[in-house]
Parts: sequence; C-alpha cells; structure tokens
Amino acid sequence: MLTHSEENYLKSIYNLSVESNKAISTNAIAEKLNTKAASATDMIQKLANKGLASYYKYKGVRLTQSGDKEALKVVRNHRLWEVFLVKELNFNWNEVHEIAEQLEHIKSSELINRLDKYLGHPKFDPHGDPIPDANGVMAHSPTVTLGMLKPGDICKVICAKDSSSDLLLYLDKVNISLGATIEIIDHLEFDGSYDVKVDNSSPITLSNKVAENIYVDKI
Amino acid sequence: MLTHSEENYLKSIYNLSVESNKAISTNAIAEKLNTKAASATDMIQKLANKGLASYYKYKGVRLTQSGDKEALKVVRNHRLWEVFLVKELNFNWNEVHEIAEQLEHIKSSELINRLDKYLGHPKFDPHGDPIPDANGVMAHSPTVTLGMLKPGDICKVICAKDSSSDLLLYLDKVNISLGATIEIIDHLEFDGSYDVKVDNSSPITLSNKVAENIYVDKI
DNA sequence: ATATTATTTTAGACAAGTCTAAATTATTGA
DNA sequence: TCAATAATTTAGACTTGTCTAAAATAATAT
Repeated sequence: MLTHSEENYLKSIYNLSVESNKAISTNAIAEKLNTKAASATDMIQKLANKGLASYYKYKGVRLTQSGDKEALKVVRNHRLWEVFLVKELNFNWNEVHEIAEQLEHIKSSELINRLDKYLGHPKFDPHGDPIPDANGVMAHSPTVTLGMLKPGDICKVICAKDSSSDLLLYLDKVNISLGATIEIIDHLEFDGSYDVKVDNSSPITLSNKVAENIYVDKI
Repeated sequence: MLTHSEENYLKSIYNLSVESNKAISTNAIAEKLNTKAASATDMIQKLANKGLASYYKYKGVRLTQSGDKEALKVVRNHRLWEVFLVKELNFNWNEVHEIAEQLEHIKSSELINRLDKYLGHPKFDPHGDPIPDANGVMAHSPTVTLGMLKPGDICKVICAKDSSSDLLLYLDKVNISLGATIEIIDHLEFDGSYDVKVDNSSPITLSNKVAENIYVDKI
C-alpha cells in the first residue's frame, strides 16, 4: 500500500512523462511538487527500491510497468472526482483541482468503481484530460470542437478548450454543462454561428468563437 | 490546520464523551484508535497545548469548546459522506464506515457544504446518528419508529434500529431506502401490520416487527 | 492500611518525509 | 579543453507519530 507522498510522486512523474518521453529530471519533479531536489532524490530512490521506477543516478527517472499502473490509478481517481465535483456539486471547472488532490488518495477500488458508474463512465475530466478505466486504458485527448460539426450531428460536451472563466460563466448561463448533449440544428455560413439544442431544450444560438472553444465527443 | 491524526483523536474523544460525561481515560482513547496508551498520552498533551483539550495528568481528558467545535466538523464530514455512500453510491449501511474514515479528513468547507445541500441537508446518517450542521448544531437521536405512527401520517426513513443485514436486505428488496418518504395507509389491529406507500408507489404491507425496527422522522 | 494490580506517563528509539548545506557529477561556453 | 555554472546527490538534522520498556501514580482487595 502506497503513502500519499509516494502516490504524489508517481503521479507527477507520470504527468511529466506524458509530455516529454525522456527520463524525468529530479528538478522537474521537485518543482512540480513544490519541494526540494534533495527530497525528490530521496523519494525517487525509494520508488526505485520498490520496483516502481527505474533510476540511474544523475540520469533521471522513468516509471516501470507497475509504477505506471499505480500512477494511473491515482490519475483515474483524481479525474473522476473532478467530474463529480463539477457535474454533481456544481463547482466551476477551475476550482476543483485542490480538492481532487485530496480525494485522489482515498483508498477503495470499490468506491472509485461505483463513482465511475454513478457518473456514467465519463471518458474525460472537466479539463479535457482522458480518464483511465479500471485497467488503466484511456481515450486520446479530445480534438473535435463543436465548430467542426454539421447540422444533424449530436455530441456530448467534454470540456472547454481553454478554461478561461469568461467562457465558463457564459456556458453556465446558457445551461451547457459537462456531459450535456448537444444537437446541431443549423449552421449559418454568414457569421459561422450555430443553432443548437442543449439536452433537448428549445434551440439557442452559439457564436462561431464559442463553438470553436468547446471540445465534444461526437455520438 | 489539524493533521489526520489530531482529527482522529478529537473525534474519538468526542464520541467517548457523548456516552460518558466524565473525563475520558487514556486507555479508552488508545483502545478506540487501536493504538497504545503511550501514543495517546503524547497526542493528548499535544491537543492540550493547542487549547483543544483540557488535561490533568492521570485524570483523563475533556475537549475544550474549540476542541469540541473541531471534533464536530469531523463528525459532520464523516456522517455526510456516509449518507452519500449509502444513498447515492448504493453501498450497504454496514460497508461505509472505513471509507468514511478516510473521506472525513478532506479539507474543504465549501465541499462539505455543497455535499450537504446535494444530499438534501440530511439530519441523520445511515446508522441513525445525528449530523451536525455547519454550526455544530444537531438533532437528538431518533426515537420514533414507523410502528408508532397512525394511518395518514407521513414520514422519512432515517435508518434501521439495528443494522442487521437481514433487515437491510429486506428493505432493499421492497425499495425502502434511506430518506424514502413513507405514508401510512392502514394499520391492521389483528397482526399489527402496516399498509404503506413508499415514495408514492402503490401500497405494500410491512409486518409489525419490520415497522418497529425502522426509525423515522415524522413530517 | 497497605500490598498488589492496573493505569498512565516518561524516556528513548525508530520510520517517514522533509529541509539545509556541502559534496559530487554534468553541462556549457570561451 | 577545461573552468565556471548548473544539476544532483549525500550527510545530517528536524518534525510527526508511533512504539517498547521502565517509572510513576492510582485503584483495589484483603
């Protein structure tokens, strides 16, 4: 069983690895975790001793297969809780990170699997990051925006492209929430605006700019 | 800001105080927390130094007003999460304690207040223990069973009197869940059985024994 | 009343996780 | 190339929370 701290290091190394593909430097990890390089070295060695990371002094660190698996569990927890906080408790998309940092360490696979089911097995968190399933498998990051669809298409809202508060507030106002189903009714060539039905309500109009900034999952 | 361990001690002292009214002994605390008396002494002194407990060597410990306040926060968290686990994630009433032990330490008053609202401001947890509100105020433990009501009365289910699995399974089967609204339709004098409507469904019959083992809140 | 037993506290040790400061290794630029 | 700089590791210290063993105090029973 891993400690909170070990889980945090695994998650950070995982996240850094997603971006870089190279071995992760001690400094990068320390910076990510707001700690000192010396502390990172200590923990890296500990993870290596447990077979969760492969590490050569001064050369940086990579996760082993089992380290990756553990990291993905934490990532899964974090992202599912973020969905819960936004979708069910109506937090704003940018308020949830700190709380999810705490919730991600709750130890109960039964809990997380039930939460997953409760939320309808979401594939993405409110920031658009894919959520690993119980086996660690996850989708690719979203690439399709609402602005790429045609009349007749139906989709589910994944997240906003950038999580600027302005857009989020607007989406809130017009009742477009995470996971909402949107049907494209019409697309005006003149200004690129869209007429859409949100969750089968009466149609509203979205500007081209808004449409281009909403990531969706086409159904 | 309190540590997990400090919170656990405060909660244990609080719970023991509810039962006894005397100063709480070191051994009682150690036993409750599955730890050793020496460890309990250490932590008691720490809590006393922080002004959360009043303590005289060999004489036991009591919570101060501020200690009580902090303990009630933890108790509130614990019980609200229990409601969530049972009501929303469909855990059985006896499976939730361990998980709630972890969740109770999540630090975010915003989170817990939203959860409270999300759950409909429940007054009792699935074991029938009262849930303190944001100010630490709570109801008395339930005393009214379904078997004390008369035809025409309407009530909400709080919990089972004893949480024997048999009864819980039966309640599950007949769709009586925590927080369900029950209307008494008829009461047969012959065998003491009740005809009731659960959440406005078509009436079902409950035996006298079942009715006497369900705590309710009369509306 | 006091000897025995039970409870509680203290003393000292340990593991986890962090830190600073110093030593070591890598990297870089002239 | 090799001196200067940057990155990393080690050494040693500190805090938190725990433990065991021993000492101190309280409770109990004859």
